[in-house]
Amino acid sequence: MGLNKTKVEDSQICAFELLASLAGKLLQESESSASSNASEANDQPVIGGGGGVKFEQDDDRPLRAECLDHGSCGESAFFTRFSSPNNDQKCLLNEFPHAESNLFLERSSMIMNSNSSKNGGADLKSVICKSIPGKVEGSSDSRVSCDGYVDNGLSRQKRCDRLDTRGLIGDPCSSNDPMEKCMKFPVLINSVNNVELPSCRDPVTSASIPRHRNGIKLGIRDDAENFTRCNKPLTKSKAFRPPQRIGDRRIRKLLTSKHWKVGPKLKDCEFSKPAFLEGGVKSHYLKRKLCYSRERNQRNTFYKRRKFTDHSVVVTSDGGFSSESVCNSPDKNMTGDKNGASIMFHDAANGVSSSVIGHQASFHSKDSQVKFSIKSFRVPELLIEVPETATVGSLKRTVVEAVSAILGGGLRVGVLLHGKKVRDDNRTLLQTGITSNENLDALGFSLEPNPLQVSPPSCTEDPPALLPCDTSQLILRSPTSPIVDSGISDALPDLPPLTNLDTNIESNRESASSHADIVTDNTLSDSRALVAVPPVNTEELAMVPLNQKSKRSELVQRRTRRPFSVSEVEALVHAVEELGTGRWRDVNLRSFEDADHRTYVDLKDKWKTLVHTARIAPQQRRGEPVPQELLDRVLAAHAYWSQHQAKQHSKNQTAILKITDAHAVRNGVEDIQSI
DNA sequence: TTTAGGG
DNA sequence: CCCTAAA
Repeated sequence: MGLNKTKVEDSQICAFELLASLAGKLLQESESSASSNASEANDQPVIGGGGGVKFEQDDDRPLRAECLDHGSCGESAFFTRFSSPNNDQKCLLNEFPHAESNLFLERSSMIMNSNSSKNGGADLKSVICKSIPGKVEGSSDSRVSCDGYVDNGLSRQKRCDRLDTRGLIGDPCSSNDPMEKCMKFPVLINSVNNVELPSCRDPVTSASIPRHRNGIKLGIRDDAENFTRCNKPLTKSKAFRPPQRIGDRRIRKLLTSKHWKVGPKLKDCEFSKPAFLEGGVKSHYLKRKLCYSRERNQRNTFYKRRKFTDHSVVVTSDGGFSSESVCNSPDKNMTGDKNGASIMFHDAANGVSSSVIGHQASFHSKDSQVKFSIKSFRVPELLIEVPETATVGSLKRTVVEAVSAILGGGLRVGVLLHGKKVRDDNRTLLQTGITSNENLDALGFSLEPNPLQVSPPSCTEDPPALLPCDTSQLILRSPTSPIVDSGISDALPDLPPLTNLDTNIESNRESASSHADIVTDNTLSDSRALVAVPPVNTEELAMVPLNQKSKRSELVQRRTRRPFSVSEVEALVHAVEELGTGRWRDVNLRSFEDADHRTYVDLKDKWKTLVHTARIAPQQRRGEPVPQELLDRVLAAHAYWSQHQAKQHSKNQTAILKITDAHAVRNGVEDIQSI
């Protein structure tokens, strides 16, 4: 598990930026020769093991040695090596259109194969993993070099030597294959801070070797926090915890289920329904559970885990550039070398898809016209293989082609308001609420793979459309363990079932679980398998308005919204009728065990909204209309349980009468209203 | 971890 | 949906 997870993470590390960055570097070198390197090196603050900031300039060796020994961050000869003519270069640009991201994270990694030397980066393979969790501003980035090199570019870099890695992660790094090490390396990531100088975010180092970060002033704390939060599952000590915890929970669930399934231990208050509910579907539930509970347990385990890992996913996912952030920090982007990576990316993107990238973002509201310009769109990460003989020109061309391939119809634009995707294309801007300047601040756009072109529409209403590799002509595959990551830690939303094994599950239940599990299993069994395309979810590369960033958007991605279907509402109402309010966990267990994305809190919230919905005029209601009949039941049950605490529940005639009364009353009211 | 509420 | 105080 641990390994797989780690690998997954790794795969995510690879990204577009690195390539861009590389390209940029190469260009730079070709253009300004040696000067660039020197200046850059000078400009880049290096965080040394000594606890201070060091500036490595001339000699790469010292730095390297130090980095290896202390796992410190440093900037060094990465590029030098990189540019070495003898190196066989392979740049992998991977596309991970992960979720919407309020986080603008960029990751990239570069893998170079060197046929010639055996040293350092020249070893068989040098893997450089870079993670640039940057916002538009590129405020932060971090990179980790698995084999001891790091990179990077423009900002701070972090190197992790094997020792550190191993110590923290365990043995995974024992492998001699740099690639493997890299893959096993925990992903780091992070977040977004407004730090100007990117700090080293190497999870390992940051988390366990604080001293390396002594020189960092800004965002350290945030980083640490983010790291902790996002990568919990990755740390050695905690790596296995999630599963475990989940497992426990599952077990508990299972036991509970068994109790009332198998065991006659049905307490009145526990599972028997109120007398007035006689004829319910209880038996149905029992039956179903008996039949599928076990299977589900297994399958759901992954689900749970994934759920648990959502944060990681978010962290590692790619985001888009928010027009707002771009606007606010144009200078930053253009000025700092530290943001080189980001800049490079921009450049590359511009070169590739200037059509999508605008320049000035100005929102003006005039008359009834809403005007806005899109500053830029973020291009999904791509995985590209470049021959060792490739020239800079060819590299650029390749990138352009790759991007073009995607932009040429492979993407669609999404509109986001307040960070939420506006799905109804038929609504007018006015109706949507995009009318004033204020609103424009909350407006965002996203580029997302076009599901129609990329993959078959999912049966789920959820966004998770996968982005098949075939979207573009690019070779899309993860460096080593392609799908693992997306399957396990990535998929934000449930992935559309590739195969629906859960045919037994009621239609009203989310049926997405099967897919994920399958993927996961495959991945686990053979991480090397080349999957068609990682279940990259189609979750668009969201471009969230800058305002959003100030909130929590940068830390954790909000769960994808999943409106309750009528059938779910029905199940909820029914369960509450039987169990009462205040026992949401039981409700969840009983009626939503299959829907792992519905937590008891969700159910509680839904009930709250249902009650509210039932009380307002039908015209005021939004979303998928809930049958009045259900709403009436909601009110009835609500009224009933309000008077009778779930604990006190007793199925007696009185209760029945009361509920009936409430129901009747409600109906009367409704009738009057409708008239 | 759950429950209960506010946001 | 998220976040949290309490339990």
